[in-house]
Amino acid sequence: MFIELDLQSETPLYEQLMNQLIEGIASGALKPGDPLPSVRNLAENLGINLHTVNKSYTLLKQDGFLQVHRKKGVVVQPDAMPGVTAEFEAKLVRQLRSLAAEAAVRGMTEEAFVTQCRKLYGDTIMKRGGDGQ
Amino acid sequence: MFIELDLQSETPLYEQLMNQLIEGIASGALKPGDPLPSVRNLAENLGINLHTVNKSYTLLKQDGFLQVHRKKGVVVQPDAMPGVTAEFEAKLVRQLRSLAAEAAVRGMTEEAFVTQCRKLYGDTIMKRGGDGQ
DNA sequence: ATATCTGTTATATAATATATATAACAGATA
DNA sequence: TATCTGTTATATATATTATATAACAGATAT
Repeated sequence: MFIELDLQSETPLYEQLMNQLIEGIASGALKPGDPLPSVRNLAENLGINLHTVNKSYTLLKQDGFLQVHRKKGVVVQPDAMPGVTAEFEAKLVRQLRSLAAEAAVRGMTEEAFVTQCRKLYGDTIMKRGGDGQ
Repeated sequence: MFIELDLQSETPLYEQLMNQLIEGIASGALKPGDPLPSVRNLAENLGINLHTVNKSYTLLKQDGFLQVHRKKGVVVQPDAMPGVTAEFEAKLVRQLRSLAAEAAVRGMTEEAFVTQCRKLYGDTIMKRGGDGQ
């Protein structure tokens, strides 16, 4: 798992980290049951604060993507991943609607937009079933 | 143009307003050259501050979606709408990648995801060419 | 001309979000 | 015992968001 944070980005660090961890799970780089670095360790490696990493872990735990074993520490959800909840569906619709509208106004055709969507889905899960790098 | 702001949402008011104006242009409810309410008027109608509306207008103007005529006030871009810039392309990829990854992890198939993308594109521009309500 | 409306700018304030810093706690581990 | 774990508490600094009040110059209508 290579994690790269953009300190210049307007996207909060804890959110960038959450996204990259989910992308790691999607790609197979992070498999169910895999241990994650401790909050202190990862924070030091990324050059950020312990609490920023802890916030990402805590939110991902609340969403069901991570679990905390008193023994093993933080691990990728070993059982069933969370499904398509109403909350996620709402977020998906809200964000896709904004992106689709702007794409349309900018002259992007439906096919170009849909093709881009399909490509990005395919890219993120390309490694699934492989050895996870 | 019906604009509804969610005061509970974590999405900033000025961003909600920007999104809905772009969606209005995409749907055809707002046509090139159409006048927009004054910042004071719209602010009062929405029950928010003048500067919040002004921020939305200013950002949309910077992006090329709106123009300010010293005479006509603020109007929808009457000439060519902005195209698919490198900046928009980057935003599109960044946001779609995060959404696609989470959708995949939650068990949403590529077809279900792509279908949702196509549907939302179609919905927003459905009214194009019509009388724009 | 007077009054009113326009976008725009300046200044100030309050609330919230983000990120860091330091410290401590209980449970697990070597 | 010493060290590591996630977790919680407290404090601070900065940036973002939203509001409030005021003023300016250009345009419009009475």
